Amino acid sequence: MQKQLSKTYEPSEAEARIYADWERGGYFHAQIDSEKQPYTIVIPPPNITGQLHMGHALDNTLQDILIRWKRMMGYSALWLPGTDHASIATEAKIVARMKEEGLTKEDLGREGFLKRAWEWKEVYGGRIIQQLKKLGSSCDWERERFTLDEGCNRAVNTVFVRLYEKGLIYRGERMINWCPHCLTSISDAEVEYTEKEGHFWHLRYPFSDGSGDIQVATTRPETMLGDTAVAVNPEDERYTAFIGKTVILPLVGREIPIIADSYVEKDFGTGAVKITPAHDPNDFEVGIRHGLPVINVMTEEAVINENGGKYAGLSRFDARKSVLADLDAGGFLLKTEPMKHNVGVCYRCQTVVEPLISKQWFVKMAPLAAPAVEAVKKGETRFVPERFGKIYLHWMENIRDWCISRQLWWGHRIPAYYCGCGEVIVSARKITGCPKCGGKVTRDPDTLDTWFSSALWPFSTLGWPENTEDFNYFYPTDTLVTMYDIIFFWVARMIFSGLEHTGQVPFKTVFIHGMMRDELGRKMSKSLGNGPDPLEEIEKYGADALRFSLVTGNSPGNDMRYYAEKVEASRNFANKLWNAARFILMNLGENPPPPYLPDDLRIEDKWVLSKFNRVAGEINENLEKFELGLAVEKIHNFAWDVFCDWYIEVSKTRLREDGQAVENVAAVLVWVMNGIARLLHPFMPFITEEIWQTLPHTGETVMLAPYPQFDPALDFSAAEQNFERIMAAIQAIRNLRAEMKVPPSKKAHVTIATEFGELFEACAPYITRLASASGVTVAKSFSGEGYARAVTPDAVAYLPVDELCDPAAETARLQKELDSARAQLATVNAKLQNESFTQKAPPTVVENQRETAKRLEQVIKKAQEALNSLGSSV
RNA sequence: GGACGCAUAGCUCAGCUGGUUAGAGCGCUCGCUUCACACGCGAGAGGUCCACGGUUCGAGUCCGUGUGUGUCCACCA
Repeated sequence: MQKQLSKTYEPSEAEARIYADWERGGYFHAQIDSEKQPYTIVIPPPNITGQLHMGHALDNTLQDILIRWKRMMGYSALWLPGTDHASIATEAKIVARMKEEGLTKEDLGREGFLKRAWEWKEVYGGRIIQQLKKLGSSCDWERERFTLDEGCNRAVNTVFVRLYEKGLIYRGERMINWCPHCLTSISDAEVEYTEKEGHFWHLRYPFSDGSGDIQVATTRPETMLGDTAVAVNPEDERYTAFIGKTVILPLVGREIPIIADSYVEKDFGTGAVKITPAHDPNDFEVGIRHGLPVINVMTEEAVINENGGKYAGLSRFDARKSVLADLDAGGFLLKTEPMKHNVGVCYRCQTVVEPLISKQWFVKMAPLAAPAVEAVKKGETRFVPERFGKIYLHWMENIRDWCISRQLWWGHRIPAYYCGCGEVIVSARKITGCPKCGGKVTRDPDTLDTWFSSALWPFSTLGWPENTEDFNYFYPTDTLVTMYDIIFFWVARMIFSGLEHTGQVPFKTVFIHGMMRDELGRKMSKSLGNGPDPLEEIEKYGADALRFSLVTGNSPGNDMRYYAEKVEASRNFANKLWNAARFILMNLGENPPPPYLPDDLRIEDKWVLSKFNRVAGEINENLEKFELGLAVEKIHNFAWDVFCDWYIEVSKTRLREDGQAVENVAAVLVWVMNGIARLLHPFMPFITEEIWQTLPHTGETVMLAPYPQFDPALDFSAAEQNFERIMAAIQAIRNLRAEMKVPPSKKAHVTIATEFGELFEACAPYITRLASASGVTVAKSFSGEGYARAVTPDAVAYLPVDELCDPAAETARLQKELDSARAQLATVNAKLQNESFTQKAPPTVVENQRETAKRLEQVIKKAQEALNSLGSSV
């Protein structure tokens, strides 16, 4: 049965249908198969609150390309999907929604709130999954997971208990980063530093004995309410006499000491620093070293508390103004200078974080980081591009303990219980009574950092801590595909977690891509509204076009701009393929042609097969090296420039011949088109399936068809070279005609003088067709009087000159060609005459240059002859 | 204060371990209803590969310095 294809490809109609067929066929499902090698990718789980954006589109396109390629290579390829509960982000959204209804978390209580959160998950968790499907993602949906599901919870509890028992998780009172908006602690990694215009205020603290004062400088004057010392550098001669003295803290009246600590830099500010142990990480350390009192002057909302005296109740920023005004009034403010300084903000809500002392749970990092450093140094896990490995190592080598407890409800609850007797019980199973005294225990109200559960994602999703078949077969995973912004948050933590809990790295390669930016190079953001919606683009151009445009020109680790024009170009390419397939289909008889007969292959058949073969080999190499941008460019060039522009054009002549010639050319057309469909399938999954299904094929789906590989039997370099002689002649004739402004409708009889008589004779019909000739005569030589000449290294084509051709222009044209060839030859000869070149350069390179020289000499000879005969004829 | 990326055609970008006449897409110019495709066909124009120095027979590619630009890390109050 022959199927007729419409003139333009309609992706919106085809994609949904094809995706449904794939799902129905179960092709996404990876089977455990001891005959096959596994290839595993776990998805970076998108947030349940999220909507698909261009960054997701890129990330998932890259993953899908790799997984589809490996699947076609015969691997048991598993792409394991899922979503992330994203504790802070999700909780914040739910709280905001509740606020619109006039509700607070406390109104609902923990149970009620969690019920709402799970409802939210049900509504929105599925949304992004549907969007991933629109992109064509071939995830194994039967294995879909959620970071807060039961299995992940089991893994989290197991890990927590295990680390606790090893002493790698501890609870303690430390200075942590606190977000006064999210009302939770956050880790160091979750603080972003932004440079802000601030001030440097110089203050005067009078000595208690009235003998003068000492000047300090600060960017946060409101914290002076909690000052418990002034520190100077012990080496600083200006101040050595004052060490041990005390000052009276202005506005507060507290007597505080002047201490010496080498942390203070002599040359910065005034050389004397006010010390607020409760509100600055450095001051905290200084406080410990000197046994200073810690006076917390702020609430969790960053409002001055009762320790702040008259300023109690003011926000930290209002308190700053008020304190400054009072200091100024009291003559304590000496100088105000503008200063740029780094301010830490919460990565979720951009609120300025407040360093606070608080009792939290921590992961002790040093013992976990050491093997994670080693693994990357030894190359057990490799970063692509490599430079990100250095960034990872630098971070890992300087890591500090990880604050993992969060004062949130949406997340994995910390499996720790406290008894009135002072006993702390950490248990994966719920407990009710204290094992020591039998008293009632209360569970820690806090939850864990979202990234604590994502850190386990590569193995928790495969069934760990159970010793499952999936885990044994698919772990460690192969490739992790993600953007550079979450190397610390996620990648690093997966690596040390994998090593600690499974004894193996969680993945062999980390493939890092850049950020999608808008057409002006700006970051895409919701507030700017500059991020095109991938779903709209898919609707408009098709998922294939979007995917293709996202990998074209993409190089690992580099950012990329989004251009609708680029997607349009990709859409045009898809349409080009569509029409190539249409052309083939229109020319097939009732029955599919039998495979081509190798002995009957003509030169152009060998040419196209050889080209295809080489490109297939190269593309596999590129994919192996994660050079997806290069791979996609090669397929594009082959399909368009080689196959469509030349082979199909040549085939048109042959399809009008009889018998075996037709069958064979049809067979080659089908073979190559089928090959293109397979080669391109990972990049453009939908249209390639549609084309593959329409043309003769074996198998159910192109998804499971073998990926083209280099085949030595298809390497016809001699034929390639010969057909290129023909192509060169055709191009030269076209060029000549264009310069003479001859319209294509005006055919001319072409005479070709060449040494390759047999070759040109055989290809004469193609030359006739592709060079707009009325006919072709091949000769050993030709006098050429009154003719224009198209010169190639192997032939001179003569076109009859009529009134359209200006002999003077023709002379100039030939002269130009001659000059250019001579100039090139001069540089090549210079190289060849250079002895150090011929001696030191690799033989192949020298040989190359020799051939180039030969070719150029030919051109010069031919052009010279042509010029001479033209001269004689004018 | 460290570390890193980028600087190549009008625009956006490729260019792997040094050797091609430096490429692509878009844009531009000229010509074309050539029986798959105007989402097309054919022919073109357009580049001191940021600057300077070095290594080499040979550098867009490697090294150094500088300029511009971007990012990450870092406790200078």
